[in-house]
Amino acid sequence: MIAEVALNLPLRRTFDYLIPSEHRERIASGCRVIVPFGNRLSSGIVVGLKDHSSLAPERLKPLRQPGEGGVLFSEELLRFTRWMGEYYFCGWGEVLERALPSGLGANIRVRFRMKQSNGGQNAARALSENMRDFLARHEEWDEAQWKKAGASEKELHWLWRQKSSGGALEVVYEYAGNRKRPAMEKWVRAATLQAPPERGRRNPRKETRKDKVLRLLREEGEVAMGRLKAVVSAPSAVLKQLREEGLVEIVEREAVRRFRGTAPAEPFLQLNSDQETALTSISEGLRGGAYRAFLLEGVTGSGKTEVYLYAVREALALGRSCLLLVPEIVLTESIVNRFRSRFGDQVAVLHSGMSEGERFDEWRRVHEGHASIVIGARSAVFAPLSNLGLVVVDEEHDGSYKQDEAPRYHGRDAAMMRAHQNGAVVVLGSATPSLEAVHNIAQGKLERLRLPLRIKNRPMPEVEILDLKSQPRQKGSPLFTRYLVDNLREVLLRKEQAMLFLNRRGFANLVRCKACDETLLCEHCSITLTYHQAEERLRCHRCDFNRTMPVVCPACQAPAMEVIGLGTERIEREIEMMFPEARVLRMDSDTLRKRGELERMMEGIRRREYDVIIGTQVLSKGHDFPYITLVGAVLADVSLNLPDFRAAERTFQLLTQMAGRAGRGELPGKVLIQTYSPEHYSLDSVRNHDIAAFTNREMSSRQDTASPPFSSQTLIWVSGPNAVRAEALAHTVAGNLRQAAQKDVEVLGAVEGPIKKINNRFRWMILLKARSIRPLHRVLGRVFENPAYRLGRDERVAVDIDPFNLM
DNA sequence: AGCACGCCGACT
DNA sequence: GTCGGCGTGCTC
Repeated sequence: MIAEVALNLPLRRTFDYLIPSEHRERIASGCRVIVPFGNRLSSGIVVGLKDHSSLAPERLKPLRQPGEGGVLFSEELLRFTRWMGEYYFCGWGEVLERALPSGLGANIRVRFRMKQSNGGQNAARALSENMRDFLARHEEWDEAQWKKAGASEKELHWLWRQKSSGGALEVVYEYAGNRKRPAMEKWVRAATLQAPPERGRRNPRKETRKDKVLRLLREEGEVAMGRLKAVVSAPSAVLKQLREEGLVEIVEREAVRRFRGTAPAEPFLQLNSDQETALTSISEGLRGGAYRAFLLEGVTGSGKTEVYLYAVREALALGRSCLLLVPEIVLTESIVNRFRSRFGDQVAVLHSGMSEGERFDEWRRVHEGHASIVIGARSAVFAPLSNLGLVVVDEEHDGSYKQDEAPRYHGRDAAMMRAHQNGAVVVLGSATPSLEAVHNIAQGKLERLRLPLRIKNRPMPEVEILDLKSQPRQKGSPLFTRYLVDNLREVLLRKEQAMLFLNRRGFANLVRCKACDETLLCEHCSITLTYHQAEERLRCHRCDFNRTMPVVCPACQAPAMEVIGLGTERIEREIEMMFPEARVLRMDSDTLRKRGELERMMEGIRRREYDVIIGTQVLSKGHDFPYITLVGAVLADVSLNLPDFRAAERTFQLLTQMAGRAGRGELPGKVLIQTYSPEHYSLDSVRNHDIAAFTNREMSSRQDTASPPFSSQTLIWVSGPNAVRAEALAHTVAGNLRQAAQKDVEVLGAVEGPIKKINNRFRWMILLKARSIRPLHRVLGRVFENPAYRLGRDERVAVDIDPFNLM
């Protein structure tokens, strides 16, 4: 028997291994296996078993051993991940590894020992006295021990150098199980079914601690030690006694690290007629048992979540499991609680804000069938649910569904494919559907469901566009129009809340010399440094470079440095200066570092502990804040001017979502948008709450320029540390692509990336455009299966299918 | 992606 | 001589 194994490598192929007979029983498709690969040990996933390999039998190596955890991937998930690797042009093994929680990753230990033969003492000459001494004392050691013994940077390097062939060291690889094990917990259980003997007790009416323990065990059969400690004080002495009497025994069990919190049970809410109609269609689909795809279109506050809840109930009743994808940032406790309050423990949560242990345990609960509803961000699309029947992708248009590194998949598109492969129903939800979704409706690939009204028929907020070129500015704070400040003052006087939105963090995004006009750039990237007032440092928003604010200009030595431009910190300061009494909260990735901070802040807003909330796009998500009556966009142009064909769409979606924050309670809301481009059609549509107008306009512009959804795109990133070589390589790759392309594929570029350099790497891009994905795959296959170019050291060519981020 | 092998210039 | 950097090709 031969196992076909996918390794976690950027290779679009698998490797065959012989299965030693002693392991035959434990190896199946979907298992992890530990295999010799080259001269090292590697881990991979068995993607198939077969009798014959295309390779001669004597060239096959036997696999070393099965990995921990049994079958990690069902046939269904193998098929799905395979599709993903093929579609997104990356390694199957890469996809498989990303599909598992990190706790299930293999832990392969690397240990070093001195080679017997080779004159190791010679090589050790380069080391310090200290480390030579270490070598004398240790026969075998690992990197951590080496470092702990005080190895310098150079000596660490030495270790790795001697490790490779010809070196003085040999390397021992050892598989040490998965990174995480299930946590163990002690349980107490009755050793016999007989009642304990009644003997000589002093006071038969009083329940002793011993009685209490035995009673609990009679009632519940077995009790977790943790619970026993809470009920009986200091139980260990009692237990010791009971054990000696042979009445109880203590066993180790796998514990589950529960994602915190349970929610009190809540009833299903009454649906309005639009929700009812939408649900009827979804239910019909579910009962039909075949793939169907819906777009549930409804403004914020129209009650989409309640429809999801009903649909999930329906799917569960049909014996099928459910997957709910949400953008990372929306995954606040409240949506999880809402599902927990209806479905209790059947809900599992998978997202990046959880600890490794929590994710590991939640994954196992799903894998073992204890949870049949999964709520999670992008990567939850790999949840090991069986018999998947319903997939919901909330906020379908959200850009955070696209992963920025390999595998560069789109969570929504992948979810649709998984639903398709499972004959499941997929529901995409959005207030501002992506153009892709709208296009799919026109193509008959999506069925449209609408929730046109806000709950309780609340009116949409009034939106005004404020032209920064002509509107009078506030004295002393010219970032704001007088009109915005006047409105803000009124809101504060009425003791209501306001939100101010700006999609840029920090204080000022430019630092410039007044004398010579020099602008400070990052040392590693070709972007300007942003001044952060709170920490009094300049920071690069692309890499982690940061420095102090220079007193004199680094170019001309003049003491004339000034900060210009704006960010959320500056808005915060100006508001505090204008309204010293106002309680101001700033929400951006700088203030949201800590885990749980988002929930705390949201709760604070709900409790009206803040009057003005300032933030980046985190503000556009979130839930009902009934006292927010004013939403201000400080500078709408930030997202409008990005070099991206989706800039208008993103701006429209962002501002519409922001507008949706205003007036969600009994009080009417107002939205003010400051901009230098008041005539832009996306802003016009935001003002009129006219999604159709925007969509139509944008659709025809996409059609004119043959942009998605009227074409398929692939972006090729070529990068390297040497500017000249990177450019030459980019042109070579572009040439190869052009050669492989026929008339049906357009090759644009290579051109320099909008950010020429990030982290000391020079970046070039090549854009491929075609009517559909097929010809693109064909060209990619031809060029990259057998490349005619050669990559130099540290040079990279990355393929991004259906790119979202063009910078 | 690693990692070995082989080629080349640089230094003791 | 041999150390170390870099290109090239392979991994069942």
